[in-house]
Amino acid sequence: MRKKVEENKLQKRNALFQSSFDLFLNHGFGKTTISDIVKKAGLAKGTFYLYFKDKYDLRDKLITHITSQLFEDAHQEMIENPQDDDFESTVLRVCDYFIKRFESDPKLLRFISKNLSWGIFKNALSTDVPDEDIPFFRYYNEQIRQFSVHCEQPELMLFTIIELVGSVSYSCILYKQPVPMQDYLPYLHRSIRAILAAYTETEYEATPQSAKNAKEG
Amino acid sequence: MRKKVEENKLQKRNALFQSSFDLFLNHGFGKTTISDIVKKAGLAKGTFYLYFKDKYDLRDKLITHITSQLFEDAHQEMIENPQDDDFESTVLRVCDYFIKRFESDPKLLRFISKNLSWGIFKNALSTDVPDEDIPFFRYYNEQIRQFSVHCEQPELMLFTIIELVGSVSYSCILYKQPVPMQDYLPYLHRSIRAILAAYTETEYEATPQSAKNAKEG
Amino acid sequence: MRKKVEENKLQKRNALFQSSFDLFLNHGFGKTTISDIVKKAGLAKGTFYLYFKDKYDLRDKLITHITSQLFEDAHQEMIENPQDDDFESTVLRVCDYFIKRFESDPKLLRFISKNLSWGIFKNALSTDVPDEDIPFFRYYNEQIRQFSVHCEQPELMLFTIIELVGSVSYSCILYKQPVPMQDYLPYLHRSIRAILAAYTETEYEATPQSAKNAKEG
Amino acid sequence: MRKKVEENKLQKRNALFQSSFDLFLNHGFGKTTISDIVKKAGLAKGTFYLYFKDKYDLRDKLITHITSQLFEDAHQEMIENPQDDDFESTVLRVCDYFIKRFESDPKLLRFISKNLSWGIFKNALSTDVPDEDIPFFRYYNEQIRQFSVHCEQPELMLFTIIELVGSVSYSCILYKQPVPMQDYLPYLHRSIRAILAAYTETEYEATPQSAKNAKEG
DNA sequence: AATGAATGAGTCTTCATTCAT
DNA sequence: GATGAATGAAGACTCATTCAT
Repeated sequence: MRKKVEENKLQKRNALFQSSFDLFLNHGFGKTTISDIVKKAGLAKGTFYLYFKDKYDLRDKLITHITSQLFEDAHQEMIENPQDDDFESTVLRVCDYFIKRFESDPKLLRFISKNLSWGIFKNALSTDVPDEDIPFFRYYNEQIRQFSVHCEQPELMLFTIIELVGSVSYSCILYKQPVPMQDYLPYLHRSIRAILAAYTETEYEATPQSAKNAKEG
Repeated sequence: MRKKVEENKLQKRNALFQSSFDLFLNHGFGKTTISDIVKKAGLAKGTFYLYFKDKYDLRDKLITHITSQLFEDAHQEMIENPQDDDFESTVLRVCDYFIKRFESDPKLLRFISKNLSWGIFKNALSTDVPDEDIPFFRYYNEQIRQFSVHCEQPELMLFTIIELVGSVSYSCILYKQPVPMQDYLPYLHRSIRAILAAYTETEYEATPQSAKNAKEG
Repeated sequence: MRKKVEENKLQKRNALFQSSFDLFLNHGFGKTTISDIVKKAGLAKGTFYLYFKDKYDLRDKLITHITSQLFEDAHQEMIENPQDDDFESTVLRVCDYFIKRFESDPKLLRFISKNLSWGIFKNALSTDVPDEDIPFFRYYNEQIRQFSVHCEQPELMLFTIIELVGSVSYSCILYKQPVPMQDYLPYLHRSIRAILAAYTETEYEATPQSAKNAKEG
Repeated sequence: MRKKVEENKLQKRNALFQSSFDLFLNHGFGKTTISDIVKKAGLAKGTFYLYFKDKYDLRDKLITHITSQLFEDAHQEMIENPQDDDFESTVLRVCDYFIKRFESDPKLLRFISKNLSWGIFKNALSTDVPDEDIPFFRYYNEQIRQFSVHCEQPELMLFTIIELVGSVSYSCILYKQPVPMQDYLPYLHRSIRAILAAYTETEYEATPQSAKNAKEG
């Protein structure tokens, strides 16, 4: 009996996630009211406050939810189509998967926008879940190992690529600036390859001058 | 007499820009009211509507204003310290300038955030001002020429680098994720150099497969 | 023209006072909403907040307003009917005036209730207005002088009597406990006379034992 | 078994009394919610309604509870320290006891405030309990008898004194107006003595004029 | 008897916008 | 052009009360 109640609660929480997601995407966060959310979810106003502190709380939890969903989708995509024979191809295919998703759902892109950011994403998850429990990261690390990629900072490499992909997608997909994504894609691939190469060059050493430049600007 | 009136108007407009800038930075756009803005500017509420349609109109114009200011500052910095002897150094120095500004003013970073995006930026300016009139771009193109850089898509190259810098700054400076900016900087420099190299490799050809991957995902 | 605006504002403020007074009396403070108040005053909801911070602010200002009104009414009553030939009669007549008002308007009594308290009353007025500017007190002091009353602590004497009258009125008028006011009145008069006598006995000295009792209880 | 259930119920009722008392004192009646009360009492929300009709019902029963407790405490104090040799001293000592309690617990004073009023107090008790069952009153009447006090209206005398003490305590202790209680105390004692004398003067007659004044005011 | 999730009417409060002066 | 009082729609949030378990 107790179990039924818990199930019921989870169901309501998910209904709120679902309805707010739709509304945020279609009308934006600012123009979505709690009234709208609960109405769409088929719940009473007060019920909202049993599950979330306020709209901001809901949003933050939703971003985490959606973002990890997206990464998991990418992960699934990869294991369902294990067609690659080198690391570079794998990385490019993941990037292309993100771009495909963004192109088919520009609202999603706008919503998670700069929230595809490592900051929010890792921050949000890190409290509850160790990295190893996020399948996408486990998968990434496995690929590194499997293909014997020599990389001192695999996380920074991934971070760099993801930030680049997210950021240029925003501009090229939503605003077609400076060019539409399809036109930009070959150049993006080229940049990604260059970044991969840069992080896996064995002879690399941090150049002290770089840091100096930044400080003395 | 006519002139005095015009000056007066400009002064009010700037007062509104200034006060809203401060308020947006410190309290965020959503929490800043028109009341706040006019009070800080020392004007009456009704006056606001003589200069801007609404808060959104003000914001859009302000972003343009601030962003071009930032680019101009970078430009000034460059011509005042013409110390570089190659193109790569020049580009890195510009990037470092942006990062320095962001580090000394994280609120500014948060505000323009993904507005350092080409989309908003170029879009906003393009209506009034042709590229050639933006000194920063003129400077950039001059540098390309001066250092005889072979690059088929100089604008895409710049776009790529700026998006990367803006995006990783957001994460590394505001959230120190995955690492603080000072730790990330050497790797960022490496990535930028790699991108520069990728765009200036003469033998490059767009790989049709890349586009294919993205489409078939 | 400017004057007209000010008049208009005062009018609105008074309308809010009036309507809230009626509603507080008839439905109680807790059950009166701001909606009710502005509706009765014929104003818009937002207008309320131009004049008062919230319902509590309105109440505090209203209590001061009403209480001083009541004292002024008593004062007027006295000067319009200057029939007394000694101080005691004057004091009793003032007390009787308060009681008459309370009996004819029990809601008023309940509202100012223990707010006829010196604390709230003096506190509220003292910031803006020195004692001498409250006609009732000036009148009281004049009577003291005129009838050559020998009293070291005229203010404490007045305080004692007013507290007693307010407090017993509450019980005898609103609850008819322990007896209705008309039955209690002769005894109240007797007590008041006794207090007057106690404060004007010239031979009096503070008894150290009294304070000792209270401390050692 | 039946007994255990009854004990359990009493325990819950008392828990609700205790937690609501604390909350009313510290946050006021209006700002205390039923949620707060049950949480502090460690009970479920629905349980509240098994014991009280609503918050008002709880408050009324609590006031009675607290007030009679206070009187009983005074009573205990008196019989534990039977040091007085006349009636006046006994009365003053009771008053001083109340004041001492109020000074050590101003929140208590504020809470029962004008609820030390005969109205609420007698009213509340009278339904269930005849006067004779309230030990304090029995004690009072015994003292009257024991010291052979000649007083036609001992209850009105007590009422008068208690109202005066409660009312001036409110002002002098909570607001230190017009003077702090310690400064006022000698004068309060003087007034109480005067009232005692007024009620026990054998030659007294009600003055018909007094009532007349009040009516014709 | 006890629970606590759910409800939704009810309130406060904000703020963009208007318009008479 | 400039003002700022007034508006009232809109939205966030609370909380007493119910009721299925």
